[in-house]
Amino acid sequence: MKAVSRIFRALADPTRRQILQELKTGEMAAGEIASRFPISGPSISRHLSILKSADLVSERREGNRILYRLEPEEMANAVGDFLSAVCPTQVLHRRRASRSRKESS
Amino acid sequence: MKAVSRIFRALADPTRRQILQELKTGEMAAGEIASRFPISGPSISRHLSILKSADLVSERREGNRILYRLEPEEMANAVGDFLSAVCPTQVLHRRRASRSRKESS
DNA sequence: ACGCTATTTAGCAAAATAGCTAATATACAA
DNA sequence: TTGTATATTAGCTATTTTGCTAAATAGCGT
Repeated sequence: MKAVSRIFRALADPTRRQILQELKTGEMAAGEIASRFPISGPSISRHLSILKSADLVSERREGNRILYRLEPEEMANAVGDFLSAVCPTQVLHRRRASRSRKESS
Repeated sequence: MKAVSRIFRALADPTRRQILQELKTGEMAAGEIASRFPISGPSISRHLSILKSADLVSERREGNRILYRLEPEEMANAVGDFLSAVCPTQVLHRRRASRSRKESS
């Protein structure tokens, strides 16, 4: 599956979008993320793995816990590319470290 | 269902994203859109209705045919809002005709 | 009215999604 | 080693999504 598709599918779920917003302020452990939602730990874990395989977050273990961190680059590139491809006049996409970027569909 | 959720779900499907790209150049009849995809007319019609209920496209009848048109405002607002909420440093969101805008999750 | 074109709606089957609980790993402390 | 805390993986169910074909709707010309 293509990167852009993985990203847009990952963003299709409201819980996952909210997780990204929570991570905006910095790293957070899986458990702490889970505690902020009315759904079970395993379900959140699944959401995190979907976000991770879309490269929207990264994880690192610290002792007992696994800390998740937002990775805004991929999202900004993929979504921004699509947005400026479809409606270039509405959005200014700030390109950065422009290494070979893929198609937007 | 909230507007943002409808929009992100609409964008989750690669065929629908491609339809939006096709419409970038201007209005197009349902049949002509369908002819550009390897899937059946009724399926495309369904995709169009999903895009329409997300306000990403509008339709108008002209005689026999129904012409679809891209409506970039809603998409730019919703997606742009979310993007600049989650990773403000990566994207510049050009706001326009800023009428009461909703939450981004 | 009839036929023709363009498009949508209905109804169905297969696949994907999201939730749950139970079971399994991993790290650390006693 | 045993226990405890933190997370993930497995297995299941219910719902949603996406595709199809067949049937219905809408406009237009004859």
